[in-house]
Amino acid sequence: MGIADDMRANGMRMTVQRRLVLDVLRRARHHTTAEDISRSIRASHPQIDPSTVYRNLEALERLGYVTHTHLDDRVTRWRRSDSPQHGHLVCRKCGSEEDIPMQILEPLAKRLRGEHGFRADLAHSAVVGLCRECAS
Amino acid sequence: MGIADDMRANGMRMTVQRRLVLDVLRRARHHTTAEDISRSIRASHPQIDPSTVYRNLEALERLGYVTHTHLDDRVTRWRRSDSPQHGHLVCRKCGSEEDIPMQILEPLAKRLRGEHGFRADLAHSAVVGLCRECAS
DNA sequence: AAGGTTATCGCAACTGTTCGCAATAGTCGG
DNA sequence: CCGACTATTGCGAACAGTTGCGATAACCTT
Repeated sequence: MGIADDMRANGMRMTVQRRLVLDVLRRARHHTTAEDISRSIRASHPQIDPSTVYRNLEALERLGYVTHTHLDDRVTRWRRSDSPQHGHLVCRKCGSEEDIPMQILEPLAKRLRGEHGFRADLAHSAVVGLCRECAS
Repeated sequence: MGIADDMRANGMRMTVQRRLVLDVLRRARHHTTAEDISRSIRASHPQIDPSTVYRNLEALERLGYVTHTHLDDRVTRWRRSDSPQHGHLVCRKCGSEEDIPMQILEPLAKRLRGEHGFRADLAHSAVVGLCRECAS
């Protein structure tokens, strides 16, 4: 069962606009912003409105096809959910970002679950701080 | 040496507007948004523009008097730096937030420092996930 | 293949935040 | 205390992102 069928099974429709959003995300290697996606789509389909892209990212997230992460301050970054999970270190000073394996974050997740009953999604937000270069 | 003198020593000026921002933050028990601060100030000083509040929060942060945290998705929250540090758990579903002692986050900070040379500021961003109630 | 239902769209208006600029007002030296 | 210097302000416009709404088109049924 493809994405389209899955969406229909959930009362949603597979539209040109949605297909385009998924296409852009498939081609994108890293986390992308909604604005990037919108710009990329508008290059070939100028009539497609940014608001449609924003709404579709949310819709696709509800079905679990994409997820978002808050890397640094206020920008939301999107990626397809089938790419491997990982954590993020973002340098407050130089803005560089580094991916880290989820296993480093596991002990914290386990502890939060045990002591607070909280199921942390540690891939969802980044850890802010100073990278090796900027700290020295 | 008070805040005012410290600011002057850094080539900045202590203005009515800045004093008001600090006052609001002193009275606020928890993390506050720039909009809240602005609204609160405008109640008694309607001529003070929101942009001034935004600029002053940044200026005061540069000197280390206030810090900001990104609790849930897109809102920036501010507090005075002299209030005690703590981590944050934010529920993605019900929006509730819980403060946790920094020591829970310490092991992760230590590991990121050792293995990646990264000095994490774990009070700066929240951990997103599902709270006990929403997870069950 | 055609028609009805309604999820989705494009648009325009709106929110919260940032920016450029001329006017204002803290600060400092005399 | 006064005048000069310039950081800071208020304003208006710009900005990214969101929302309401009437029009459109994807889907289902026949």
